[in-house]
Amino acid sequence: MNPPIVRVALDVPLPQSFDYIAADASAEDIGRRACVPFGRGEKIGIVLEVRSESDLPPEKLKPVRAILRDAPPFPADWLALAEFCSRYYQHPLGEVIALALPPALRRRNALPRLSDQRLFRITEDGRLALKDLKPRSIAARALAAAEVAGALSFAELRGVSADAPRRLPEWLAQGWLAVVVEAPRLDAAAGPELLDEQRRAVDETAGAFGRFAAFLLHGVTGSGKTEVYLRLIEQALARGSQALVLVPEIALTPQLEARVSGRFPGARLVSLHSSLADGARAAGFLQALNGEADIVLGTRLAVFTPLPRLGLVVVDEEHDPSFKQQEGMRYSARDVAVWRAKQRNIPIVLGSATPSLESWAAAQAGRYRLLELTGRAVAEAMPAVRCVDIRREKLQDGMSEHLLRAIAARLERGEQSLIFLNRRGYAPVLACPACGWASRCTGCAANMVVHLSDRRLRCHHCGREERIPVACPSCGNQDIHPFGRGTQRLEEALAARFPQARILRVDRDSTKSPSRWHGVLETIHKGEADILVGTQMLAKGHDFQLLTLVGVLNADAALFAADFRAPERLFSQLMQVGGRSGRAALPGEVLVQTQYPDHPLYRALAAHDFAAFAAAQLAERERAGFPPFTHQAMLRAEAADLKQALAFLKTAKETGDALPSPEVARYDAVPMRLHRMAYLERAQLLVESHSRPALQAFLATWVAAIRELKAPKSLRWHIDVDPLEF
DNA sequence: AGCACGCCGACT
DNA sequence: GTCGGCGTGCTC
Repeated sequence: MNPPIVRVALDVPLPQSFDYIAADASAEDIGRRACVPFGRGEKIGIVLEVRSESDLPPEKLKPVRAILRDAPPFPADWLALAEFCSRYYQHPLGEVIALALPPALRRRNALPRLSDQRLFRITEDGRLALKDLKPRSIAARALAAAEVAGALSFAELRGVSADAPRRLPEWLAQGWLAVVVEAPRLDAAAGPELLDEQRRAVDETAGAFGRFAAFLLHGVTGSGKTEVYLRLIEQALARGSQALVLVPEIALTPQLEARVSGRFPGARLVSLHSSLADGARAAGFLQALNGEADIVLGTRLAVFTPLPRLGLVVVDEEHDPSFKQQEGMRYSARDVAVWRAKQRNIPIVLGSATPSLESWAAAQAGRYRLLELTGRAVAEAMPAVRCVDIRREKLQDGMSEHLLRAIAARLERGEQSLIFLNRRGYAPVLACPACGWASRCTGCAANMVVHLSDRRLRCHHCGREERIPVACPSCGNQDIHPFGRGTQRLEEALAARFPQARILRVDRDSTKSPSRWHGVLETIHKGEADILVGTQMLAKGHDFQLLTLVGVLNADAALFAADFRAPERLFSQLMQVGGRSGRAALPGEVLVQTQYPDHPLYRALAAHDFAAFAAAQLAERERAGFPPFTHQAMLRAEAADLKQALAFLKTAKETGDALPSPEVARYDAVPMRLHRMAYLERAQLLVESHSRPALQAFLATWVAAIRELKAPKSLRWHIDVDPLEF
């Protein structure tokens, strides 16, 4: 009989897996980590199969170094999830797995120790067995200790012998020890009374426990979406299930985490995001895998957490672009979450005030069930949204008289104003009026932004920095100045205009660390700032009780942008930033400065009518043949030379054109909008189809063929399925 | 991706 | 005469 062969997925950019001889392997090892020799070095991979033969001649096979049995194997559904992502996003399986695993599990070192809350007592069988065991054996000592103490904690067990924890599963299986306390008490603290529509949403979703159903929970800020999630989690826990909750940003996890742990004080809550320390991330991941975590809360990477008892998935702010990974495997955590729910036959709730048009269309088509939360649960009015027509008004520092008067009125009443400008820095460019020189970044096809506070020019794309020159580097003219307006300049103008006001600028520059961010929030909540100047950082997830005015500057650019998703993002941002105002007892007002006060987008915004906006956008997309009415994939290439990148894409296209897929349209390669970034020229090629299966079938053969293409080493390429960026 | 082997320029 | 450029080929 030949020794067993294990097929192992490894973190290499190759589409295949690798076979090794593993004398001691059995089917139980599928999904376990294995340490294997690879080339000259050593790698950690995952066992995909245990088979009796290899396709390779035996002399080519090396033996595995070790199969790591210090943690449970990854369950079959987890491997299936990785395989799905590998197939769908055209990414090598080994790399998908590497990305899904916490870094600590990709190394061979000892696993982090988990705190085990359980208590163990000896059983009748255990007492009988104790008589037959060698008195000095670990088992005997552990059983005896359990008998004497009544019950042993995990830590006490380790005190008997360092080896005891490893033997524990065996003793439990023998029935010698039994678990006394299944650690957590999962009852929920009392929540607020539900409104009728919340109750309906909860009941409908809960009715789908145990089968697949996707729900789109549409409700504005303050309509009580979180309460719906909490009630569903409560029911999931009561059924003995695990719940997975995804949020778009790390900054939003602490808030929700506090609310979840406040509601479920006994539940084991694991929070997972990329800024977590290696050990903590691995520990949380393993707790989930062991079935010990009840609730997993995290950013997009948490969608890959193994959850043997998964019973409910929640994706909050499902429209948020940060669910889409923009490097490596370009997956959409929201879409992967939906697939997972389908695979597990469980309900998934996608919540948003401004759903993605993909999800909205799915709800219209009946594939998702639409749940509407209309009223603000906390019973305030929606803010009044008005357009300020700036075609005939003279602006002062970018602000209309109307807006300035509104700010002054808030100052007088001791209320807060927020001026929203999605452009940080002092000014977007420094230029010379004499010769036309502009502060271009040498590495990118973009201007360097003026940051006056530290007298530097900064490229927001590659991070390059320079001192602000005193004279034009091109013609020596000393009269060069900043053009345009960013948050810093706006802050300066407001300070000059309202010298008595306390002004707080909130953007990535002013709020780098989480602690600074925390301080900023505190300042706002305490009412220690009168005017906030901010980018979209301020738009998300925070209630500001004293804020009654939101001014929006420079929104129009997105109306006519080349990117067909720009209006969707604008609407969502304005809706969110508007949602910051008018909480509690004070009515809110949103003033949008625009040259197109009659634009349908602003009209829908003023009417708080997402459905009308979505219907108009979807009609337009259908006419133009854009997603979600078509499915797309983008092949991108970057190289030192634009011609090189384009030539590669051209060859790739010809390769694709040789494949018979009549349902798939292929476009010509074009330079990207930001065609040069960090000294690399970038180009892209779009393929699309009305049929997702047709596109998928085409991609599988096409990408395999592209891999065979001999691209110069300096050229890098990737495929982006369902791209968001154009 | 690493990391080898493998053939052509500027150095001890 | 060597050290080293990165071109292409392989990793079970």
